[in-house]
Amino acid sequence: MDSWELRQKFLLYFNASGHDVVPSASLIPAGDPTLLFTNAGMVPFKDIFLGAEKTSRKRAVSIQKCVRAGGKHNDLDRVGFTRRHHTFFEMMGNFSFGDYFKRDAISFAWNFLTRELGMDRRHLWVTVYREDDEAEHLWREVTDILPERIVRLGEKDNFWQMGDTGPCGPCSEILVDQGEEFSCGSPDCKVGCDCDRYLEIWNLVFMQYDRNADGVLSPLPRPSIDTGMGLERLSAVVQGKHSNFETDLFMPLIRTIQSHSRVPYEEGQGSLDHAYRVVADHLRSSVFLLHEGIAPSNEGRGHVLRRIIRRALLFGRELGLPHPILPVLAESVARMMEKPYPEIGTSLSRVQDVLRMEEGRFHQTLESGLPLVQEMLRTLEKKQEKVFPGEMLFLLHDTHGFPLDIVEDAARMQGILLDYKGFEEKMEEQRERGRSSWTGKKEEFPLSSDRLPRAVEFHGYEKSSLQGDVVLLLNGKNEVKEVHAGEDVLVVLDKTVFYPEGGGQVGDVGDLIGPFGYIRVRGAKKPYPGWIVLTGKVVSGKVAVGETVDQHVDEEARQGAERHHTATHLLHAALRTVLGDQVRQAGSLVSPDRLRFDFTYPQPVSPENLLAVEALVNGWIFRNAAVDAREMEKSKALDMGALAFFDEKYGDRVRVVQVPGTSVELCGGTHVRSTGQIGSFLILQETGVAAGIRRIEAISGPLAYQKSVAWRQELKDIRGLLEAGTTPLEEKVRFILRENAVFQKEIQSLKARLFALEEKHSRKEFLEVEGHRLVVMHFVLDDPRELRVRMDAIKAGITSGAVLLIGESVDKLAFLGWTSPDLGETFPISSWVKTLAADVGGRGGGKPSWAEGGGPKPENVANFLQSAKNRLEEAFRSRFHMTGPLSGRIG
RNA sequence: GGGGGGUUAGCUCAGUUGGGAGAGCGUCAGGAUCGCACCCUGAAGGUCAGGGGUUCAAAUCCCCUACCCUCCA
Repeated sequence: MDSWELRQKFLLYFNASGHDVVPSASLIPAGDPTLLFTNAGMVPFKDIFLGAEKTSRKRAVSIQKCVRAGGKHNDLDRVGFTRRHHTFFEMMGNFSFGDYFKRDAISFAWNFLTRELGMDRRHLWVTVYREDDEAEHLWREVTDILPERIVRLGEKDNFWQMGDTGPCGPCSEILVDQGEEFSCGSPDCKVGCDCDRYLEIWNLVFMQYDRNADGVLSPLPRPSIDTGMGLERLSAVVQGKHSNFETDLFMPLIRTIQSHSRVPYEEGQGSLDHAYRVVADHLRSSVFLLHEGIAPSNEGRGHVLRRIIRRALLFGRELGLPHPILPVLAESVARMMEKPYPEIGTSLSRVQDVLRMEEGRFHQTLESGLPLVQEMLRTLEKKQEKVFPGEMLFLLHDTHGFPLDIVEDAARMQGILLDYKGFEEKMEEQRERGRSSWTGKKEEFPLSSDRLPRAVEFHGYEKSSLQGDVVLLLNGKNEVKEVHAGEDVLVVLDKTVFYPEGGGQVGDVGDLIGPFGYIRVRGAKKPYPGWIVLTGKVVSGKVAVGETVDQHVDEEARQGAERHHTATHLLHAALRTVLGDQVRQAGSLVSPDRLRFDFTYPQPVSPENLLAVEALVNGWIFRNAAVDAREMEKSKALDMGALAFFDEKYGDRVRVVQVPGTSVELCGGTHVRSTGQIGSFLILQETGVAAGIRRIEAISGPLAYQKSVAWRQELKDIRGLLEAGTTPLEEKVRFILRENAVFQKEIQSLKARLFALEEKHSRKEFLEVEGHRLVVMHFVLDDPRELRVRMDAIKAGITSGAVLLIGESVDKLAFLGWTSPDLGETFPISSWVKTLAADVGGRGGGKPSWAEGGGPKPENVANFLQSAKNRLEEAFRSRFHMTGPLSGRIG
């Protein structure tokens, strides 16, 4: 019986007994931030069980796709090494919401297994909770189970709870005895043993209590049923397979992998079969997670996904899988799962794209990190040590982004443990660095939040000038009644038009004019909800608590900020249009003179896409749509599809800023009235700010215009300098560069030829002893590198001997010495270069047969040169045991 | 915002206490072959990311900048 048939039978069976067939919910739990992924069949019904969601539905049946990886129940590193662990699995379950209870749950389950699937009751066992007499009684009453097959177990195995508080209750599990050959062989092997003989296949949870914060259980008014049976397990049992991986849910995929591998799959017996299981399992979860729109990243769900993908690749390497392989395997997964999940086929090509990218990226990471790991392991082996140093772990993680579980996998094979403690210490240092660099900039507000009698009214959305009464004054950190000229102050008014820093938008600047003094406002903040505090400096006179002041926001600055804020929304929308919905805001700065927008995206944005984004934003600006900003119910805003990515605590009423047809976002900032006011939008640069996060900086309005004027002027100036006339500038520059390169080369080769020629025709003095030649020469030159070229020319004519060249420039002498290979040991020129350089107060060195040196020019150069020559010749002669002068000339 | 690492020929990368810029692949030419692949010989191809400093001498050491990777906040 294949898995498709099992699915059908299960759904039909329960549907026939009044259960609604509910399609599998998303792997991303809706509205549940505590949960990384849907990891059990009941997750989509959690709110119903908790009583938070009302439903008229009484019974449901589902086959829920689940992912278990990361978070508390992390089996990731076991997957592949067992027959049963998966990161992705499907949970079949029937549910009763205050409808039927234990009796029906037991009889439904029993009948499905024995009648629908035809299982032999002699192979079935059940466990019940130690104190649950009722359950045991019902098993005896409503089923024909052999009574001695009912086993009682404790809380660990048979009591279920969702959390520390809330619904909970005993459960009852159905097990299949697979027979002796599945046993671990231990004499204690019985129900409850971890081995595969007694395989748990179905867990029936009887939700009957509510646990309060003190741990006290009280009966639920409407007890419920939640059951779960893994499709993979059931398939293995029904198909008589030893392992879930041998079933039709995996085998086609494993066969695909095998067709690309050098190592055969041996049905659980091969030494690399675990790698097959890892790759197959991880591919399934990757395809489904990617389908949900999760992208590989460095945090949260994306991080788990990245680890899964990368682990698959690592084990793929063991199998010698080619690269890129994931897109191919993803297709195989899609083909297998299309029948129950048709939507998987439609997203396949996008999923393949992401996989291909991630695979390439991982290969780079591996190639830089693996040699380091292997070298470390070799060193440890040599030293007979069994602990992988934490410092090295940190280096791998911090610098190379190398996944540590991969290090662990590699180390395990040598019986080496990882020093996680040392690693954590390094990590903590790193965090401390991050924190200290940050907290230095965060200023504490000196007053407590209850010092303000009532919330400051904000009128900045409608106007830019207003009168207000001074409620609080601070001079530095002290609360005062009065402030005076020259003081830096904090001011709180009863109502204000100054926008306080928030949502990325910087605070307004402007002026406060009181009856006796004048304050220049540099910014505004909200240290606590309801507060708006102006920071500034008293320019003249004095200002006191209780006075009424005229407030004027600097309108030019404000308008600049508004242009950039609306432009930010348009940019966000454009990025999502061009790059896809995976783009999420990750930070934003809106100031009068620029905007900075950080967003999630795994790679640099291509120049073409950047142009497209810029064009799109400008198009929206030219269309001059009215910007609509208004308050509304939060739920209504979310229904409109408003983007709300910041974790700010939005109240029930939220402000929604909308550019019709383009962008809807929750936003407390100030905006232009219509997009046309932005004028124009210019991206200045796109950079990376962290792994998976890109940053765009841009300007708008008059600034964009001024920038383009400046660029034009710059181009014009360059054109003038280059005398480009009407030639395209790029062409002209290329021409000049090319010409320059040709000149350089020409000069070089001309010099070489010139020196060769000089060499040939010069009356070069040399000393020859026993067929060995010594040449000492002196040149005036402006580039010491010239000596090398001359050396090439001179040494070309010498088969055995030594050459010392002395170059004289304005204030320095340079030495270059060479000895033919046969004399390298006998007459090491390096010692001469060293000596002579030292004589003029410099230094030198190199290899015996090639040395360079130099130093300041001595006062009497001619004398120095002559004496150097004499000394060298003397040494050369005595070295080769000759006395008479045998110097000659080539003329 | 704060760390760590990287940038060398068209591509992939070596380059040891600072001392003549390299390899493989690719390109081009010649050879060999009926022809192709392979093979043999040779050549072209480099502001060692950019700038500054230290030094007699910097791809190499130090500082700054740009870009890329990565971690922390």
